Amino acid sequence: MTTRWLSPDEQRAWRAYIAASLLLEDAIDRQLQQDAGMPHLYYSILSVLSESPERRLRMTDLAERLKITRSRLTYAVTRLEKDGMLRREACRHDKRGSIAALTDEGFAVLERAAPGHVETVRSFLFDRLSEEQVGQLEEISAAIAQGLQEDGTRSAADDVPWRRRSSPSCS
Amino acid sequence: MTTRWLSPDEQRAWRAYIAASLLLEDAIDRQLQQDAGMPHLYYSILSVLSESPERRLRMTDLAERLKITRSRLTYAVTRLEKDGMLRREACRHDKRGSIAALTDEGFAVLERAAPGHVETVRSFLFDRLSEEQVGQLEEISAAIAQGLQEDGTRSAADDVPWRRRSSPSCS
DNA sequence: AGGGCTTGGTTCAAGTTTGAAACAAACCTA
DNA sequence: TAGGTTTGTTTCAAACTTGAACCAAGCCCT
Repeated sequence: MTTRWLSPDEQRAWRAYIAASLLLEDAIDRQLQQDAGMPHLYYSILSVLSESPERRLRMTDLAERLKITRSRLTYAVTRLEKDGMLRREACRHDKRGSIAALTDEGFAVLERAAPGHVETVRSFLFDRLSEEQVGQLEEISAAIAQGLQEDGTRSAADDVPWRRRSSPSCS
Repeated sequence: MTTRWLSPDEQRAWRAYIAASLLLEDAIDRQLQQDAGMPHLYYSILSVLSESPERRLRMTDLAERLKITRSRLTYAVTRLEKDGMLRREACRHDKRGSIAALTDEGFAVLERAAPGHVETVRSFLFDRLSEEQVGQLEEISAAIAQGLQEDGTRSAADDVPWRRRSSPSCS
């Protein structure tokens, strides 16, 4: 089977998407680094914790929610703990487990940074989209995420075709 | 002015978007690392070069197209040059300039990796979206990117409001 | 109970990214 | 045309990410 290259429409969409996601993450990282002294992911960790029962969550659950690897989370949590934003606690029922618990200080930092963060997200994202587009964005994102999560079994592409042609495009 | 928090719809869209973009970039990075021995950004560098006149581009232009910092590009290009994927050349007209030129080997690597890459993008993204959604994705992305590029002047948010409330949400 | 497999988490080295600082060439402008 | 500013690129240290390897602790299974 010969490769189905991207159509011009798909090309454009793909490139626009890549550019937008790079720019957006950059902008948000910069804003949070400025105002909260931490990158977006770290802020998200605090945010997820703040909404969890008792403001605490097991490492694995946290990683799962944030869609990041456990090792990445370990590093981040270590830094955040060092900064006093959260505390690690032992898990009573499962001695292997480790629980990240938001401290009052962490919560306070979150509270202080939240308005600025929301404002940024708004001005760079939602202010630019119609209500309709917000819905579309959610659906599109959900569709993508769903395909990439299929029970964790990294299935897919068991049948990648190999061919060549003159100018490989698609960045 | 009191903070305009995200509506439930916006919340969901935002979170879905974050999750999707993380998962997608991860999947693509893994695929390219596997099949081409380099992360997505590095592949994109080669790809952009391959489509440029004479398969060469000045560093600044390359950085501009890829929406990354010059310093990030310098690092990447250094690695790619070490691997023989491209060569740095002096710029005749402007002695400050440095030009990245795709080598034949680089082009060959690109050619070999392209089908697998396209297949991945297709299976994780376009196969999951309707034709309509592809169009929507492009428009949404373009709108976002546009707002973040306004002539390079990192304007925006000169009027961030500061307030607090009970549970700061929005990851 | 005694393996052996799985799960939860961390560790480590290698690779990458960031942002500020350093340099050098080009471009004014008085 | 000397001196100051801007532009193009690299450098450097610190922070972050990756993936494989490791260590326990739980979970079977006999």
